Amino acid sequence: MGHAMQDGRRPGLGGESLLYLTDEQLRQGIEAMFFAYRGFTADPDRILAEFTYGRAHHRAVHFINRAPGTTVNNLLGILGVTKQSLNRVLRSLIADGLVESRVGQRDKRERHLFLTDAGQELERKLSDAQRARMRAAYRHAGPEAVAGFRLVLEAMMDTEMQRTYTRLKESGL
Amino acid sequence: MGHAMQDGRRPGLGGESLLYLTDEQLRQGIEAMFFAYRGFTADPDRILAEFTYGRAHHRAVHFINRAPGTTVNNLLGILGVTKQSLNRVLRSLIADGLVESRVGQRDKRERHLFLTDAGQELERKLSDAQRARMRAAYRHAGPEAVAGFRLVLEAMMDTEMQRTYTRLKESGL
DNA sequence: CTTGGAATGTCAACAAAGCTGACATAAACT
DNA sequence: AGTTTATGTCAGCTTTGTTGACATTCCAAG
Repeated sequence: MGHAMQDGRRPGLGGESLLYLTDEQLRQGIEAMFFAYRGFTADPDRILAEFTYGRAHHRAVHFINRAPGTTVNNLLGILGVTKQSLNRVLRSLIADGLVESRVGQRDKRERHLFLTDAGQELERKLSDAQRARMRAAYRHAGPEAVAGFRLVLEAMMDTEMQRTYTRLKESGL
Repeated sequence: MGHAMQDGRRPGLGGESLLYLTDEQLRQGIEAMFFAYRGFTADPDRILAEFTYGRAHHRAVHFINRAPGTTVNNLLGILGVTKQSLNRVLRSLIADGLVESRVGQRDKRERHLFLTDAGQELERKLSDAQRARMRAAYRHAGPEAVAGFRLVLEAMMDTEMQRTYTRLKESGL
């Protein structure tokens, strides 16, 4: 959004503007997304394997770090899984002392989630690895490519996820 | 890697080309990738649910369509799973008459995989849905953004996946 | 030609992480 | 009060990843 309309659809190089919607181009985008997501998760996966944790744990730890004190229900909205599925992951993280669950004061049905020091350490390890790859990709592609990357990703989300994403993004300032 | 409040670059608006490597920007990219991938798979997932199939079946069908006659072993290299895992998926697709497995003539250990008519119909259904979303995102973001999107994704892949991706991409012309 | 090793694929059993259903507890609403 | 709604937990099933054991086929060395 920040990147207002400098111009309409200016073709990049050599008439790209005419063929970027062919099925072939779209299929390449689909496959790029598939292979890139593998790279995106590869480094954290390696770290998690040492702990007998999986991606589900990573996601939980990431968003608890992002929004400390969040409730289970709130986290469900972000992660898009069932509460039963999340519960299993949280139970093991709590048992291992990475996450703390505090009963709500205002509403005792709620559990507020926090990372312990050990949890923060794991989170930093995971996000350092993931950011390193993202940084390398960004550097390699350059700032304009990054802006385009973000634009396309945002347009690919469901509208509800767009709102969740934007809310998180703006809370981080 | 700390998050230093260091740099004179202010987060937020303006001067995007200077701050694209801050931890905050990288984290936004990570979250964008997470939420976008959910959107990316959402439409096929809905279709697959009608068939009691999952994403594993989608991936197999996609790449068999992309490279008809491919062997199981070749497919493994593309999908990045174990042969045992792929085998289960193939078995059900073959049992349901969506995939045909022919013993190799030159090498009888190999099985060459093809989509049946029913398999092609499912593939088209799935890829139509996925392309529609990709097309909408591309249209919304514009051709320059698409070029950037592709650049960043390619830089995010492991080098081996890059080669696989490129080989597939060029075979499609 | 035979034989031993490498390559290919299948079968079995297990683990991670999604799902639905049933349920306990706390809050909210008549 | 008592019913309904919201939140979270426990139990069991499914998909899809994993490793291990094995059958078949090919190929190359003896």
